[in-house]
This record gives sequence, C-alpha cells and structure tokens, in this order.
Amino acid sequence: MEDVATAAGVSTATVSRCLSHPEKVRPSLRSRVEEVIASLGYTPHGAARALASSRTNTIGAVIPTLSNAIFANVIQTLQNALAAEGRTLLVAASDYDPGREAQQIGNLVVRGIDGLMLTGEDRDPAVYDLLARRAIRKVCTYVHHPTSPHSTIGFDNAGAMIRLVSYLHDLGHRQMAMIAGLSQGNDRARERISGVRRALAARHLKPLAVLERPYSINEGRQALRALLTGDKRPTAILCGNDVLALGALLEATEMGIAVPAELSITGFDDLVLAREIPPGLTTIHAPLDEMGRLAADYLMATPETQEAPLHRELPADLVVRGSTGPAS
Amino acid sequence: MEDVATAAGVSTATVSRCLSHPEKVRPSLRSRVEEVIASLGYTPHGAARALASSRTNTIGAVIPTLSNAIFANVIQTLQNALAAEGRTLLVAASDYDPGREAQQIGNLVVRGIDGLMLTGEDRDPAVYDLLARRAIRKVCTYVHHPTSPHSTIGFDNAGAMIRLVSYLHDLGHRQMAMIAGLSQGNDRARERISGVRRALAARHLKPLAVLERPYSINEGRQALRALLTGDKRPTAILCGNDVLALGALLEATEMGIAVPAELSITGFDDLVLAREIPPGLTTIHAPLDEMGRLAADYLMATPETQEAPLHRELPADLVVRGSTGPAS
DNA sequence: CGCCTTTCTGCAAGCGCTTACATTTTCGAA
DNA sequence: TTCGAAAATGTAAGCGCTTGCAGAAAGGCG
Repeated sequence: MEDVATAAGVSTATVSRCLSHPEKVRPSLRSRVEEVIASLGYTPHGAARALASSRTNTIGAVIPTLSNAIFANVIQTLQNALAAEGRTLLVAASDYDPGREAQQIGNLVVRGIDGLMLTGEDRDPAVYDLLARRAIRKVCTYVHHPTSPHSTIGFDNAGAMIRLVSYLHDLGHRQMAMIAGLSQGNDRARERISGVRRALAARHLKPLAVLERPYSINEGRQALRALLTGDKRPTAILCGNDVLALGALLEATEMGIAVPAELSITGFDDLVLAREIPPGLTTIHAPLDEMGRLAADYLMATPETQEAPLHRELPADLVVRGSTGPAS
Repeated sequence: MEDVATAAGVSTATVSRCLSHPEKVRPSLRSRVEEVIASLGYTPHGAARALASSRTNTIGAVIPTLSNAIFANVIQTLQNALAAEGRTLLVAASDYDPGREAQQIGNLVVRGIDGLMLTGEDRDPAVYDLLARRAIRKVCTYVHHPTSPHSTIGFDNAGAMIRLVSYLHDLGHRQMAMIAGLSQGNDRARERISGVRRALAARHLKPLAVLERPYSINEGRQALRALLTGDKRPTAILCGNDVLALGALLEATEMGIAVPAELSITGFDDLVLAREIPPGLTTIHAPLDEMGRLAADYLMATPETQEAPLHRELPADLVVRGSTGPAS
C-alpha cells in the first residue's frame, strides 16, 4: 500500500480511502490512485483490513449437511448473494449433532465473521451468548418463530404439515402414518411431527405410527416396509422430507404397491426430483431461494443499535402431484 | 490476551505460545494459563492472528455450483476434514463461468486463504500467476493430468468414457449418441466427449450425435427426445453426467421406451439416485470422498520449499446396473 | 558447589491496514 | 480580492497477535 501511495504521490490514508470509501476522495485523485493500483497489481490484505476495521466482510453458515440438496441450495443462493456484495462465505456442517454444531460455530466466531446463518433455532443458550458477546448478527432459518428473541427467516413447519393432513383427510384418508426425521436436536423435524399429531388430534385421529429415521432414501425404503408389515396398514404416509418420501415411493413401487391408488405418500421440501419422479411427489414447497436471499440481505445489513429481531415468514405451499389420491 | 497474561502472571508472549505452540511452554505453566483462558472466556482474534503470523488457517474452494450433489458432497467431505484440523472453509461458486470463477478466486485470495481447491484445471494463466505470487497452495480436482505443472487429484475422465464405450460395444451397440455437458470452460466435459470420440474412432465408428447441454434433468429429457426423433436412432446413449442421464431415463420411461431392452443409457458420477432409480443407472463411480479427503490433506500440509506438483489418480470404476443391456 | 548448556519466558518490534483528528485546499459569498 | 466554511488529504496511533532475540531459569557434570 505504501508503494501505491508513493507512486501516486499521496498518503496511505488516501489509498485506503480509495478502496474503502471512494466517495470521500476527489474523483481526479481517485482515478490516479486506481490506475497505480492496477498497474502495480496491488491487492489489499484481508486480515490487516479486518484487524484495523473490525469488519471481516465474511459471513458464516452452519447447516446440518451439504449432502442434502435442500441445504446445499440455500448455501448456493446465499453465496451468490454475498459474492455480489463482495462478501465471502464460510461454511460448516454439524451433521445434525448439537455438540458438533456448537464447536463449528465457535470455530467460525474465532475465525472472525460479521454474521452467521443458523439452521433452526434450538440450541444451547451459551451459543447465543457467545454470538451476542461478539456482536455477531445471526439469523435462524428454516423456522418461523414470531416471538423468539432470535431473528428467524423461514416457514411454519407445523402449519405446513397441518395443511397436508387436512388435504389427505379431505381425500378420505383416516389411517395415516409418518416417517419423520430424527427429532433430537432438530426443531424442524419436531415441528413437523407435532403438526401432524395436532392436525390428526383435531380430527379425533391418531397417527398409526411415527417412525423417526435419518434422512436417507434407504431409511425411507426400510421405514415403508416396516409400516406395511403391521396389521393396521396406513392408506397415507407423511414423510419428514422428500428424501424419505422418495425412498418410500421407490420401495412402494418395488413392492408392487400402486401409488396413489393403494397408498398415498407425501414429502416435504420440493426437491427438483419430487417433480420429476413418476408419479410426482405431493409435497410442501420450501422457499429456499427466497430464504437464502433474505438471510443474505439481513446478515449484510449494517445493524442499527439494539434493533428488535426480524421475523419473516415465507409461504410453504402445498404442491399436489401424483403421489396422493383418494383413500382406497 | 493481556488480561489473560496479567491474570496468569505471565507475558502475552507465553499466552500466545500456549495457544499456537503449546509444546514450547512448560506443562505446569501451560495448564495455569489454560485455566485462566477458560475462566475468562478468552478467545483469540482470528484477523490479528492471521496478520501477525501470515497464516489464515482457512482454505478456499471454488466449484461450479453447489446445486449439483457431486460438488456438494466433495465440499462436505472437505469441510469435515478441514474442521477436524481446526481449519475453516470458504466456498464460492462459479456457475460454470470462467470469468466469474476468476473473480471469485480473486475474492478468496484477497480475503486471505492458505490453500485453494479448484475444479478442473483449465483456466486463465493469470489466475495461476496470482496464486503463485501469493504463495497459495492449490489443487485441481476432478481431473488427472500427470504432466501438468499444477497439482491434480482426480480421475481420468476420458479413460472412463473409453471404458464405457468399450463396454457398450461389447454388448453389440454400434449406434451411440452422447448427451454431453457444455464443453466451454469445462475441461471435464471436454475430456468425456473426447474419450467417447476416441473410443468410437478406434472401433471405426462415430457418434450419431453429440449434444451439449447444461446439466439438468430437464435438459436431459429434451435431449433424449431430440435424439429419438432423428431417422438414425441410437441404441445407446452416453450422458455427460448422472443428472442428464436421469433426465434421459425418466423421459424414456415416459415415452414408453423400454430401458435397457430398446435403449441403453449411461451416466457419470454415480449419484445416490443412480443406484436407487429403477432400473438402476449404469455409470462411472466418481470417488468423491477420497478426492475431498486427499485435497484437504494436501492443502493443509505445510509446503516444502518449491516442491513438485502432486498428481494423484483415483479409480473411476464402471458400475453396471440395469439401464444398459445388449443392443436391440 | 560452580560452570556451562539447554530450555523457558519476556521484551518489543512489527504484520498491513483504518480512521480520528489535524491540516491544507477548495470554493462560494461578500 | 478576502474570508470562512466545507471538503479533501495527511499524520500517526493503534487494531490484537506472533516471533526473533535476549535474558533468566533449570538441569547436568565435574
């Protein structure tokens, strides 16, 4: 930077201002400096900048896993939005393990971030304390908790399942079972389960079974088999997400069970595949793009002092496709 | 840090050493310092560390997109491996656009990284110059170019396609077409195409058609339709990756074309879905996990001065499933 | 018990930049 | 032309840590 300053006949302060607050430098001077910067191939030193300005221009994101397209896609959107504003993205995966998540968050915080995207809201208060102490902006995604002290940008997981149950009930289904995600340390999964239970209870029904399984196609397959071997067979199966639903659907097909004639299956997330795979998966559309973009905007905004948490509810609409039909 | 030093009755230098080079501090002293650190809840300042030590403990990765599971999975593995060693991961996506990629790399470099994982090897030399000037370790993945000046960890894209063609030829296929990825700015796609052409030429054949399409299910579907409307219908279709192949497979099913009886279809990558979707997709298994882990190891290693580039070839095996059979 | 070597610690100089504050320049109005 | 206010630029003090070097403590040996 000193070289640039010397070559341009200005002080390092001016060079710095050209880079950080260009509007504070007279245009003629600025263009001269910029030329010198270009000709010398100077690039600023991120760490030094961060140290001096106490801004890192870096946002962190902690998600359960990148192996699930639903998270990968949000990260993709987030990264695009951040890059457009010159920010970079640090990612970490928790593998659905709260301890691991806390540790990863700690890593990111020590490493230096201005903001942090979290998945769900349920975690050790110590984590939130740490973020508050460091004055790191945060936002919990995939959930909408209007009364929470933490900002949330997401959708109503329970409400979406309630709509799904209502839709199936209208089709005449009375025997429903659920293949849910593991609820431990996963508030989204819990909310989806509770939505199903509540919706059924409101109709004086109970789920035939609620199986909790890791999110994988194979688990979905096995769970479906398990549900169909009981004496009370469900006419509809609600799955905790599309991956489980896909597994269930594929297994049903393999078992020669007609979907939806004999069995209705629903998912959650609306992966690309949900539309493509015959007969099409009825599911809840998770507004990933909008969530990613809003999270990016929120995390990049310069915080007003002591502002109230933001709560943004996004629509999670029912998408009816071929995997559901009237109860047999 | 000063507070810690005072409270422990040592100098900041000792505190720093406890954190960065614990073996250099007498155990009794070290444990005292560690206690104070814990009780005061001190956490080091990443930027200051990076500035003083000129090590960021951060690795960057630039991939085409996280929306494709093949890249998401490698990032996932990479992140796990890095986190285990206390490193963090900066990710950026190029969307298959060389210009955007160069810009993203620039961002990461300015931001400060110790190493960089790249996808493929084909890019503007200026990018490599920049990395060399900054002494940033780099590795090109998804390719294996033994004679390249840049380290590569990956597999032989062309060779894999050659094996695939050979396999199909042995099954009696003579009319083959390819639905490839867009070759521009994508050396993997180019190598796969060239592998097919070479393998066919060696058998005095030519592809009926080589369509270049963006990687998406829908593009795969449309490409399949296009290939089947010509007068010369192929008996086998080689796809540039599993996503295109999946699209082709789904469309064929929808068109009532029996796979593999009437038409054989192959993919590349071996996504989870390739195994799951009936009749199972014959494809090339891309060793993503190993690639991610090896890349992480390489990027975290402390570079010996002026070492030769590393070239590591990983097996990309043919996986035969139900989507291929004898030519009709 | 003294001396020398080896191992620990402390001192203090930066790392490359930002930014209050001071100083100079510019510009409009009188 | 002159003066004052506003805008632009320069000065220099850090930001929080690491690390080469020097000095102190510890340990080994005769």
